[in-house]
Amino acid sequence: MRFSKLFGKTLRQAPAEADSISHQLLVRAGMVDQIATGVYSYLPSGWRTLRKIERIVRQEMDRAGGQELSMPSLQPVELWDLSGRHEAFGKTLFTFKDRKEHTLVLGPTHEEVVTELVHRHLQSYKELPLLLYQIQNKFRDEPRPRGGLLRVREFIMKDLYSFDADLAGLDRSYKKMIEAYNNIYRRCGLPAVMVEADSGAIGGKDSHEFMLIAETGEDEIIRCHNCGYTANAEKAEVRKTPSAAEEPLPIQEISTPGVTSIADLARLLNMPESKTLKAVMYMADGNHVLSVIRGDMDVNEVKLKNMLKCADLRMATDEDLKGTGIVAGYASPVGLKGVKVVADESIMMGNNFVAGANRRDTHLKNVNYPRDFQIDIMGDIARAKAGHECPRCGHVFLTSRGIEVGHVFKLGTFLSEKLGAYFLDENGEQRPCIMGCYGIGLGRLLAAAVEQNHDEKGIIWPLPIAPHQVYLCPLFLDNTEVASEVERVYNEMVKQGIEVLYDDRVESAGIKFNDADLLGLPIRVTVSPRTLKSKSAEFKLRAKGESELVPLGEIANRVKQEIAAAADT
RNA sequence: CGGGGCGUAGCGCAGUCUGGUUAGCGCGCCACGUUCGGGACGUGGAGGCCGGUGGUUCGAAUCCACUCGCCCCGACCA
Repeated sequence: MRFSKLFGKTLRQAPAEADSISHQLLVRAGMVDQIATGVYSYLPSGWRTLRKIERIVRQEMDRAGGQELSMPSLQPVELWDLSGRHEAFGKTLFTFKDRKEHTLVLGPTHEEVVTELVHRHLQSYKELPLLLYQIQNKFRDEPRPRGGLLRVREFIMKDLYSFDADLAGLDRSYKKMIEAYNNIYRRCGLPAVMVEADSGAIGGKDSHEFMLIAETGEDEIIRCHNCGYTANAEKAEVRKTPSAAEEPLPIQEISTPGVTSIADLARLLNMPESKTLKAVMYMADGNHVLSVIRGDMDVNEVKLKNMLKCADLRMATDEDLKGTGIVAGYASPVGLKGVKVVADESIMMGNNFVAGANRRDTHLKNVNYPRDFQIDIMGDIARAKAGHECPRCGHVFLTSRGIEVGHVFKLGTFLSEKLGAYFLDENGEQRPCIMGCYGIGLGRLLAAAVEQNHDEKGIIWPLPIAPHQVYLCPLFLDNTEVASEVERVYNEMVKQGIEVLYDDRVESAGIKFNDADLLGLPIRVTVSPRTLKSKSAEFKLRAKGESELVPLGEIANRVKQEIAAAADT
């Protein structure tokens, strides 16, 4: 490819609306273009990278026994009513009416369609396990697209759906996919960390996410470096250590003017935060719910939501608090009536707590459960943090940030039952398929790759997914010797099947080198009067500082050697 | 949906508060010339419905109303 003919120019400055680093660099490198909020075109070099990722994904899906198919993006809304997910998805679902006033959905995912498909075509257990996948555009009217390609409304996704006869089969399919996913990320040069994840209200038992570690990631990952336990902070278990037990003392009011936070309270009373109780009011599907947890921990809203089995959960506003008897900053379950109370187990690990008094500027000392207040539900609603102890081995947790680049679920049978994906087993009995689903957002993976692999000059592509492998960079192209030698090198590389971007512009060294760094192609080969003095070209890796001179006759082989080395990892 | 910000040339911006010739600047683009191993320079050019609609006014990029779009924070994101 000749640079002068490549559609998609490099930009010195990123558009003002590009905020995330990957968005800025992908736009500046001429790889993507935004047409509306969360809607992007892939320009030729961006599309090349996307297709390289896609190819690796496809190969691994096929290798794991997947069969590729294509399913419609236009889906009848009835399918979504049947599965019950029309409501669950809510406004995220793009819907519209056709000319006959019939409502259609732009598919945000294809579980419904694939289950319907299986319903019609699957008959016997002998056809199981069945692994079907597609690589297609999906549509979600996200409340807030953001971060360039990281969260968009139209995106290319690989989704595989597994159908098994029994739970053991599902486990096998699930394991196979995890293996395939690890292969994919490794082959892309983007090693991802698998973490335990929340499966959401509709998910089944197990769920794992694959995270690309990056400073800018929006997910927090909990890691134990001792036993290897890793989980999304939303999901992570927490070991709660009991504080020393004391004789319960009589409850006592104390004056705490202006003290509305746990930190201030602990400081004022000169006691650890674990001696306090934290109470936070939420609205769950419109109903008041008071959460109570020991003061040294925070409420994990995902866990709380799962426990309440509610569709909508948000923190209560001052308006919501009116008439409940709760006073913001001094909230407490003590003496509270008519409000559902959910508590974390940690409130049983300790006693003589300081809690709010539901009165301004007042707290209560020596509050003990269950002596002083009652609760409706007890469970784990704590959010894991760095410094907490690992529930498996007791080692101290570390945290890092990551970008979710894959998600696998064990779905179970709720969809196959609703949509009728049954089969006949050995005994002639009708049973629902046990399903799993396994997704990778290709565009997000591409963006995450940039988010993770860049420097102040530009992108640093891992070789397997770089749009081109080589940036061929002649200097002083108006010099006839340079022109003829570089042309020869270019033709030789093309002949050898090397993917080379040939910068055939008559531009200064600075411009070319800066564009080379911005585009981030893994190998840069420079030909100039200087290198030609020793009948050589300069060979340099984007990821490394040093360069070497390689004789012109050997440069193509040197490049091939490098490519082969990257393919082995 | 709540809060904040922004729409002027392909990109980055000034001009708007305080209305008044032909709407500017840098980068990029085109032509010619001199340079050039880390974003050189000269000369000459092309490029604008000042997001849209309606109003106020002798006169609107500028004031008012409505509207559309984009970005950020939050809510949300099976």
